[in-house]
Amino acid sequence: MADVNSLHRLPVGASAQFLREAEIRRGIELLYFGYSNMVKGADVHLATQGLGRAHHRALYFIARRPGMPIGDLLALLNITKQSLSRVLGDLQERGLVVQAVGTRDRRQRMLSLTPAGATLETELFECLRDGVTRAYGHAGQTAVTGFWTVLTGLIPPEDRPLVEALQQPLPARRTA
Amino acid sequence: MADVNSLHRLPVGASAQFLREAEIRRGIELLYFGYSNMVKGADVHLATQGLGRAHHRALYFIARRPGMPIGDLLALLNITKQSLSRVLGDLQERGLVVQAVGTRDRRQRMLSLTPAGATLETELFECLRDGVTRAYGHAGQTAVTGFWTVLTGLIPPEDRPLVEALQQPLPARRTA
DNA sequence: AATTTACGTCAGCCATGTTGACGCATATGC
DNA sequence: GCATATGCGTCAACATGGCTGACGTAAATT
Repeated sequence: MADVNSLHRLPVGASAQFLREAEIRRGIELLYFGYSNMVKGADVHLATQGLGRAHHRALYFIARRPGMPIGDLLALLNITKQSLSRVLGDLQERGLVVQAVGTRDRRQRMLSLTPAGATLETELFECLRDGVTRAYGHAGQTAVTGFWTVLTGLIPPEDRPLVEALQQPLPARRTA
Repeated sequence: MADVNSLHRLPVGASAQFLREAEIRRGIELLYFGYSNMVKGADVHLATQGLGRAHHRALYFIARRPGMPIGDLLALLNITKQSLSRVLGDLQERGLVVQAVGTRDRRQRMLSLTPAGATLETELFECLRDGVTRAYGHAGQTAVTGFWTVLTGLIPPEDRPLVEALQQPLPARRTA
């Protein structure tokens, strides 16, 4: 390989290759640092409650799809049921999450947040929200759309329905 | 709060609020799933070598900034020196990384990859690259730029120089 | 000469993932 | 109706990769 500083001496193909590598590394790095920084604030808040990031993930998805059965949550988190059971046990002990027997299928356990759980989830969401809102605001709508497009492209097509299902509107609920 | 299904009945402010929350949750979720999927392939390859994600991160940054001292790597990884020392120990045992006494400051330990380390890092990079290349390709250049912009916005301004320094061209090296 | 800095190291702990095995209640298919 | 499959719970053991605290040593700085 030629000197990295002598791009003008590289054949066109190699130059394009080099630029592509730089752009890919940039994406990898920004994704890593962006994700790390996004969750940093939530981690601090979680620590004050004696909880960790794993608890947050469960809390987050249960908030997002109340009534979700265990199996669906396992599919989203992509961990073993043994790992999840420890996390859910902690959350139930603390009165943040409750289970109900499934209506359609009585083997299922439908998960939902208690009011205390919903409160904590909201606080944690706000930790993430502040950073994301700032980033969206400075970047503008076009950039945000591109951000979504690239990230969606990183998800294998067969897994996309799972993620997109999270964005469907929830069935009507009454909170008043 | 009104029924989520009846947006037309919401006051304008509440509607905008709701849309903003949906967009933020979408970003959070895509960032989580996008990152998870990006590193999935590399994790498999690492496992065949008896290494983990932590080893990959060290390897990655050393490849990116050869000659980087320990302290700089610590700042990038944001972990304790005790954690890093376990990881670096593994990598040195396996002959993937070497240290050299600093030239300007003899207290520093400059890290670099051995040829075997560089080979492994290249293989791991290719695992990530395939997914990122596909995502970039389907999304297009405008989307990629937006992707970078939003992610950069997630990084606190005071930390950005650290990340941007990674993207500076390397000092000339001879590999021929 | 005193202090600070960059790094190494020992020891123990915690969070969160893993595998494997087994049990029970319910749903489903023949 | 009975066999089988599915959804979930649980016990036990282990791996990875973080953490804190304490202490040491060489080299740079003041």
